Amino acid sequence: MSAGPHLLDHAPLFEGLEPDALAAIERAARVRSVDRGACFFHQGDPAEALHVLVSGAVKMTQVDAAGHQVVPRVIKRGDMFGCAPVLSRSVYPATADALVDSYAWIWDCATLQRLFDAHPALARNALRVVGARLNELQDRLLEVASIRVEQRLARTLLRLVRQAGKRVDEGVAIDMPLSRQDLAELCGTTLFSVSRTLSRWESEGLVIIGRHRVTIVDRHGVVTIAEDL
Amino acid sequence: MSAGPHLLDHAPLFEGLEPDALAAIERAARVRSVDRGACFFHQGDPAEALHVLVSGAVKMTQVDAAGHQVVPRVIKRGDMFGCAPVLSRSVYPATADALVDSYAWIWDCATLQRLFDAHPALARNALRVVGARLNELQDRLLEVASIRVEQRLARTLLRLVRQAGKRVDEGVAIDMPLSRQDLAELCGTTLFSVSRTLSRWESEGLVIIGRHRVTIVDRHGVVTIAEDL
DNA sequence: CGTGGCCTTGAACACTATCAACAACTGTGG
DNA sequence: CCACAGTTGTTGATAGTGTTCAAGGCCACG
Repeated sequence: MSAGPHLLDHAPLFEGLEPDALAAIERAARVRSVDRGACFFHQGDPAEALHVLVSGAVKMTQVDAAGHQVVPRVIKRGDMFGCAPVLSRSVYPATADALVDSYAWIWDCATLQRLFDAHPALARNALRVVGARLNELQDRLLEVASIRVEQRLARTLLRLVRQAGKRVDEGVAIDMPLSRQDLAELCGTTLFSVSRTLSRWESEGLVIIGRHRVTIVDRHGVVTIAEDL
Repeated sequence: MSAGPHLLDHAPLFEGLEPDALAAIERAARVRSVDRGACFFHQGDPAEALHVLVSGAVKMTQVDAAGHQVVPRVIKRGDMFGCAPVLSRSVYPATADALVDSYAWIWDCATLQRLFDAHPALARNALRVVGARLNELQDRLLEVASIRVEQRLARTLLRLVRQAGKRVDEGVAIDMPLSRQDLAELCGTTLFSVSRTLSRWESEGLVIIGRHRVTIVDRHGVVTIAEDL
């Protein structure tokens, strides 16, 4: 669980910076740890800091006036979250709940401002990162708007595996305790549909399911569904 | 249809810049006009320039491998589009079709680079702009994932009116020739559902519909539907 | 005018949400 | 170690929403 400059260097925001810049950035970081079930910040809180997850897992959730929820994304080691300060936004647009005990580096607004001024390359990186996120969101919009639940769920699982896959004996497990409800909110459907679909897939030998746990056994089979082949 | 510095000053990317900076930016712009039905660029084309629409109307569309389409947004006078170069993306993620004869200012990558270097405030603006776009997309994701077609359509119309509303005798018209199909792709449904819903609303006196045209008569009524009151 | 594109409407059907009841598991405290 | 409460997950029945397909009308433009 080393959290040296390697982690920072791999965080896209800090990619390709000079070693001394990275060192300065690391020195400027503060740390914050949050127990399972607690949260780093709530939707609507004033945006105070940029976060990079060092260990653990975090679920972002967004809720509308009527109480409907979505999970725009989940966060693993090395991922940035709480980017609002970088984007000059005054409040966090989503809530960040720790799925397991988690530990993050954070930089408050003032510090961030200073770093941006001192290292102009940061701004370029920030734009790249945000651009990527934008693309990701556009893809999900296209997905939710135009394909069926089963296919969406398959794609969601593949995304999760890519992001947080862990090799185990039976295949690749998603190394994050996600409930059926969480999965449903990740792919824009109900927990019932998720439960049903996963049960069927398990009986077909595509996956193994457990409480807060999904393991992909036949990845190719899941890809076939995701791509509608 | 003056297109002086005022337009640039109102484009969020150039907001708050010094007058001489604005003048330099304007001098660096090239122009491009595109006839109705033609397009500025296609999804997948190499990202060559940032655009700001000076006159006309543009529809962005994104298509997936299976041919499903969505319209992430429409563009009116003063709006930026084709931001890919700003985000260091190599290709445009969507197609920009002119709904009517349109005219835009454009800045190619090299020029943009030069402007960014010369005017550091541009980078901050760019991040703000992209942050806003990100929020907008997250909202739409929440919307598509969790609310019904009728309500989505109401919200879509209200958004369009806010962006491109034109006062007319009967109410507020959407000043842009959008087909039922376009509307469907804007709110993630089918042209049939849009047609049906609009017909019903017309019979209830909420809107007046025409070919490529929607006029909101009872805005409050539409808001009622949009907010599910 | 005639042709093609756009729009409307009806009917059937597929999908998925909703609801209810229950089963399985986790963690807690006796 | 067991009992219990609370949470999480499963499954069936049902109904509603929205898509799909087909047929026809309307409008704009050449």
